[in-house]
Amino acid sequence: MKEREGQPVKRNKPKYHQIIDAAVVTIAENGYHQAQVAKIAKQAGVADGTIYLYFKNKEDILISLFQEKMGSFVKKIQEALAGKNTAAEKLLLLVEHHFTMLAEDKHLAVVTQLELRQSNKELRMKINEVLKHYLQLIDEILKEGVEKKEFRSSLNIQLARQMIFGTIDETVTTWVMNEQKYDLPALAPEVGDMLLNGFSVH
Amino acid sequence: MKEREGQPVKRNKPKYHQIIDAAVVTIAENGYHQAQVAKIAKQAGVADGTIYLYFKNKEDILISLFQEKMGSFVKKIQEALAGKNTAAEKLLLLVEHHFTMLAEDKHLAVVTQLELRQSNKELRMKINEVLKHYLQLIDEILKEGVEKKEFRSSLNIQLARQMIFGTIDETVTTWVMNEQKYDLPALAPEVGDMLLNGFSVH
Amino acid sequence: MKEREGQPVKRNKPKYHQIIDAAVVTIAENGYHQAQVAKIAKQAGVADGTIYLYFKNKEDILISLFQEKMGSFVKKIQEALAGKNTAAEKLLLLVEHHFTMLAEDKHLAVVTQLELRQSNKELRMKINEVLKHYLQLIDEILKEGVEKKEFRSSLNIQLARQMIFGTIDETVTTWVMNEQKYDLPALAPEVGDMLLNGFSVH
Amino acid sequence: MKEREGQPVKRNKPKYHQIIDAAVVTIAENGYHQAQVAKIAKQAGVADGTIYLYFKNKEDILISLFQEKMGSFVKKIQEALAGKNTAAEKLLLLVEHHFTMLAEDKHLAVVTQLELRQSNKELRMKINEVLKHYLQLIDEILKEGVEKKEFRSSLNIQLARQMIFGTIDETVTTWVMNEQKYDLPALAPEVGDMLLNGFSVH
DNA sequence: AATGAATGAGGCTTCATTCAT
DNA sequence: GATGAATGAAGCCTCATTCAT
Repeated sequence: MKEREGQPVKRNKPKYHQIIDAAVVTIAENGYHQAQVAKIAKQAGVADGTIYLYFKNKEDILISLFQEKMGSFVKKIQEALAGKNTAAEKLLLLVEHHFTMLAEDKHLAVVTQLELRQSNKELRMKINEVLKHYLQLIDEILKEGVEKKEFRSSLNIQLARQMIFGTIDETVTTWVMNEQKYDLPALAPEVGDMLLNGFSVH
Repeated sequence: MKEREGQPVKRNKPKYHQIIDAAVVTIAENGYHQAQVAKIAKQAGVADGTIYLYFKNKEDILISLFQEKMGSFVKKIQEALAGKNTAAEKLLLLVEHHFTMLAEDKHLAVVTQLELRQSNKELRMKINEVLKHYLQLIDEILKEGVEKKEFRSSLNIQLARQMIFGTIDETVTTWVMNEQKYDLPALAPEVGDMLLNGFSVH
Repeated sequence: MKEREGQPVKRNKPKYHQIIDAAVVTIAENGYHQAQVAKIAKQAGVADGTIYLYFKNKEDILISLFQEKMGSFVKKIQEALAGKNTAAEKLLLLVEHHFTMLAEDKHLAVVTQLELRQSNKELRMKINEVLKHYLQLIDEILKEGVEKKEFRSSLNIQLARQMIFGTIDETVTTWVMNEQKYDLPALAPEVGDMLLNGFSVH
Repeated sequence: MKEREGQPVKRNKPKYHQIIDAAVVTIAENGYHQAQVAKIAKQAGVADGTIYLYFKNKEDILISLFQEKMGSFVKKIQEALAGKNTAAEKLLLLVEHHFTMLAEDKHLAVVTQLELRQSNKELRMKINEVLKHYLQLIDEILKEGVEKKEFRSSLNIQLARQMIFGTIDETVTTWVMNEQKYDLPALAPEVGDMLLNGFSVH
């Protein structure tokens, strides 16, 4: 990946990840609007000014946070999907992994489902750019399902993707808002099932 | 309905709605964080201080906005559902009305789908209180469908509701983020269909 | 007394005193900075606008309040002094009456000792104008005492007056700040005695 | 002395005193209610925000101002009293120093006698806390005088202290309100004398 | 590379006063 | 005379970012 001019590769240096992880914790524990740069710096164990050696500005921290986390998110799901043959299997696995990964990092769940949504429209647009890779992954599964005639040929891919993502997202958000007090991954089969029924030939 | 003490009934006075409508326009055109009270007042054609004769504070404007709009939203849908017999018909109608009503008020669509979500957690919690009535409406349709054996008896009502709301919400948000350039209500039958398939006996 | 132009005589109308008394209660119960015109109007049982039929502005209420109360204060003391012959007797009586009158109107005590002092310098200057009549009364007693050789001839009248007023004022203020929980008038003889010793021939 | 958490020791840094001194000048020249934080910052030659690196809020500036000034006030008087043997001598010295120190800092005199009294009740209560040390100093002199039989054994310490403080305070205030146009310290012997007579055996 | 003290723009809300009825 | 809805000016404080060390 080409780097923007004047934006040296910092991704390798340990403090880069140190600051991103500090941002996740700080936002999760204090809320988006109470996560000041100074607080993130303190949590990361660096000086305020040091932040700006690794990130252009505060928004850059949040975008990078989302990129890093969502990147490994997509990567892990892609790896898991590798061995599966049917689109149905893949969809079920995607739901399961999505739920499991957020259930395993509750701080991150709070940040992505509740806190980061308080950011302004511009930042959210950029976050959506990152999300596109995930949505494309879903689209591929759907197209495969149609090709293999697992799903009906008339399926509107865009709508189906919105249904999948909307359902997953709403389910996770509800779980987070209920203070994560029930077993989210356990819901995966049922959610996957309802989605698949919606797409199947009938 | 009894009013809280010190909070006189202003709902009938014209300026109450004048200010709420001004808030919708102002937020839609400037964004949540750029919708200062002074701007809303100017848009409403009143003095800054007048706002505070009708609303406790800025947050109160936003909550009231959501209550008023969502209230009439739920009411209209309830009226539309009255003549329908099957849960399937009702669900289709709900999706259709939801899409139509937001398509008819594009300012409101921007405000509810993008801008109001930037509010802080506390305000969003209050907004969720208002949303509950809508979610209960969905639950009732689902329960009726199960009772009438339109939907499978094993249906998890909570999950199904999250699927319906998540799908609708994501679909509208995508439409708004694409600058509302396609026909949202036209998608209703297909969305409704996919949802119904997910719930049907099979 | 001649009235200022455009300032008609309202002193006779009942609402004039009604508003002043409401101001005393409102300030005593809410504090100077929380005694808004609207609150005073409510306490007086009149509309906000009505206040301005009787007073030029808010400051005018407070000055009038002080004038009215201090006026009757001075008058009552003058009456009490009438029958007395020695300056010493008069001074003791003055202290006693001062204490007694404030002990009898605890609202007024709070207002004059604590709340009204928060007013701005300009208002306090005007209040001092009113106070001058009281200070002149003290001066007269002192001069009489010197003339009758009760007090030493070298007495600095101004200083002695400051000592009398400062002592009385500080004593009342301390009593108010201690929530008026001891018997203020009971202290009068001792206070008067200490003052008299300070002035006596020796 | 242990510092409260989150309230680091700023007392040593030069800007702390720079801001306090700027507050004295600003308040003296503009009046309490016209002494905005922005004006104090400008007078101190720092940015508005810098104020908040040294003080919690505006009220904290005023309390600190009073603490610092009154602190050194009490300290200097204590030092001056050290060499004196009789309570009478000490009392005279206290009056003299009180007058002299305020005569030497006319800005401070305006601030303590006129402007700071306009602060709200809460702030005045905190100021009174600081004043207590000064009043205790007076009490000690009075007790010593009683023990050494310089003053009469029946002396009511509290009343005597109120007389001393009330007299001094009123004398200074009158001097300030007369625009400091006569020699305040010159009055000290006479004031001290009158007070002592009030307490003496007779 | 790292620090952290300093900067300064920006907005919600209160409340004395007015004036049409 | 009486009302009370409407007005609009004015200030404290936060916090992302910079830059001298």
